[in-house]
Amino acid sequence: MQSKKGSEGRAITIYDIAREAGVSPATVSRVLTNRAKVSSAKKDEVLKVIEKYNFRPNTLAKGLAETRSKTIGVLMADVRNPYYASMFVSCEMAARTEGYSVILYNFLGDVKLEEELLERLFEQRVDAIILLGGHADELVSNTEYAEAVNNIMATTPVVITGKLDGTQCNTVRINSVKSMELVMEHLFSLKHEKIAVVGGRMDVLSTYEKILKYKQCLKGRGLPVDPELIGDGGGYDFNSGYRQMNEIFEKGLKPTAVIAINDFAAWGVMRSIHEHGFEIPKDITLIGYDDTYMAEAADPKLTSVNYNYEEYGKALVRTAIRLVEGDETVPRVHMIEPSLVVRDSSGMRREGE
Amino acid sequence: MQSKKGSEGRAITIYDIAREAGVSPATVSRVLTNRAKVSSAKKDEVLKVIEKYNFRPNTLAKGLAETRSKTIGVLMADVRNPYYASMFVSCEMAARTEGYSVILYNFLGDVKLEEELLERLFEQRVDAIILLGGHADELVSNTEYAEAVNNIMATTPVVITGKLDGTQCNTVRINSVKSMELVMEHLFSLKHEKIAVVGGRMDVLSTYEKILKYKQCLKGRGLPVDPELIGDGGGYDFNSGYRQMNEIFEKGLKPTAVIAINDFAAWGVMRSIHEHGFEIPKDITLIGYDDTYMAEAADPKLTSVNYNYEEYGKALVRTAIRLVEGDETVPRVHMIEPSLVVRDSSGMRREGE
DNA sequence: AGAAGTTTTGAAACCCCTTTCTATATATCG
DNA sequence: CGATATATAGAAAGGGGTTTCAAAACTTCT
Repeated sequence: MQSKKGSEGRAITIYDIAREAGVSPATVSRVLTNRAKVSSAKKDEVLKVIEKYNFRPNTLAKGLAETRSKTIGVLMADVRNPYYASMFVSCEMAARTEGYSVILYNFLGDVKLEEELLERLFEQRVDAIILLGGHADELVSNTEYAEAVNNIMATTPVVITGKLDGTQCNTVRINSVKSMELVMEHLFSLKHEKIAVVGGRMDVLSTYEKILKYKQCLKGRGLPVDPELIGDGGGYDFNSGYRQMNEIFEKGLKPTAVIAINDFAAWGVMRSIHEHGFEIPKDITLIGYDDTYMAEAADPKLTSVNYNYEEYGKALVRTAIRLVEGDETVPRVHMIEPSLVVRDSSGMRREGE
Repeated sequence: MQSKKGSEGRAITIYDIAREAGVSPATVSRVLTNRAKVSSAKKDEVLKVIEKYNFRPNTLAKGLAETRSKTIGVLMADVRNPYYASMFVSCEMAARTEGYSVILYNFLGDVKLEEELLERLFEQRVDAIILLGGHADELVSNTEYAEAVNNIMATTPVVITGKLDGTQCNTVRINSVKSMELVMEHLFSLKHEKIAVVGGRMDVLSTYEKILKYKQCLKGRGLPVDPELIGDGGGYDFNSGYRQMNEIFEKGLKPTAVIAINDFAAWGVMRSIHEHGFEIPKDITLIGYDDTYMAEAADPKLTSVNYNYEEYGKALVRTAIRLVEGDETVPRVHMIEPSLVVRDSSGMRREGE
């Protein structure tokens, strides 16, 4: 018995249920949505028939009638990146709990595609859009993109993880400043003073904030800021970490601790360190960000900044849904507090270094 | 000018467009769908008005009228697994090209959830369902699950990557037998004879097929099959590879080559090998499967079996869409041919080992 | 020019559910 | 017990497209 095929191959509808239960379609609808009282006699009868045919209301019709699709669109850079994958899974779980499903689009670093897919999600009439990464995480907002988002926001809530100047987007973001503070305090407690930062791009908000705090922390300790120890023009993958760490070594520098902008880059850093004959954490302490499975699986296990993905995804989705429901009290900015997970890649600075 | 907000906040519909263009809604629809001839005069006028209001037809209404949602549901184990993430990205791209969007559900290894989400996708009336991993990849099919799939297939095509006995699911799968043959030939050409297989579970179809072929290849060369060299009761993650490789070493065995069931497990194997003081590929050759970014980023770079994800995803999606469109000529089984990407983890067996 | 055939167009039904508005049935009260 | 208040149920009007069917507008041909 399928809900979609009736006796003549047609789908079963609430009309069929109504007829068989001897009530009106309106009553069936009321039973289904549970939004109005129905006498228990009729209700039982309707439920019996629904059960008999394993009837499920047509999502499309329901969405049309209610002018909402119970669908959230997520636009991200690349779900193959473990950070984004983790974010997605927690968003999906949170959305599912609330009765929403999630459409996922990856723009794969293609700026043109990013805008196109945003437009597409909008046209598809998802109830809300969540932007992970991309333009909405950049330090200097792209005006054109911001305008596109503004247009969309007239009808569809947009939630981001960074900032987008010129828009009133709600944002759920990580306290990057705090995250760097945690890392620096940790390193200072291990007596490190010559600390490199590797990977990332300064035009990305979170990276910018981290680097700023990194410098502040050094200055706060009366330590010098060596620009040579700050990797430049990198990215967030293995090669960025690998290449930039190599460059630092090639300059003849040898930090006692390295902060990688994420676990992926840390992996590259790790390789560079090994190739240069050093050991972690004996010679160099290494810290990552994002606390993906890579941190746990690295050799040695990597100290990393954790964001509590479950909480993060839930906050994003909850914010989106509350906006869909017209809740005016949603805070414009929701900060996720990071924590530091100390593992084997952290070590005390050795004497005389 | 947004398509959703009219002058009174109401959404613009084809009726509005029709009125302003001086034609009937039917004509607007014809222009929009391009499924029937419209005189170029009227067509131009309609397009002009559409352009003016940046009108986009309501997806829900369209779907309802056409009784299809232009949405494909993908159910997978866990998108945080790079293999699945790669599969998803290629499916998403292929679907997008065809005008479909993709709803993604992860069941995270939870059998109960897997069935629940399958049901949910069905009830949501996605046009087709693609199952990646899970029950549909198992050697011995779960009868209950197969029955659920059968019910669904009465109205919604289901495409899988393994097999599901008792159903007529179309399948797009990797030629696992061939993939093992490639690996074994490669290892034989490097003079290896003492070859271990690590990770994976024998109740998974592809793993089963690989192990079978592994044994066949050894026998074909007149080499002994040592059950101690076949990891048992493992999985597909870092720890499975790590633990099983440790066990092999603990038994006092020392293979000259190791085949890991996937790159993730290979990573664990790599760590175990290093911890036991051996070098790759000098002492031990290591081969992975799936050719994820891990293979490229590993140290040393990992030889791995590649599946051409783009082709794979495209085949899955194309199959699904052709079934949706009622194409009877879709082959029931579509094999994806693997290739071996040789990298630095492959080395010649040393003399006397 | 008029008959016959071919296109193009519009009216209306349909896809399937929700919801408002009204009518009926029941409960409450003086 | 009749009058008013309250529950419950149904009819019908959306929600916004597509499509069938029949009428209207052109072509073509004799």
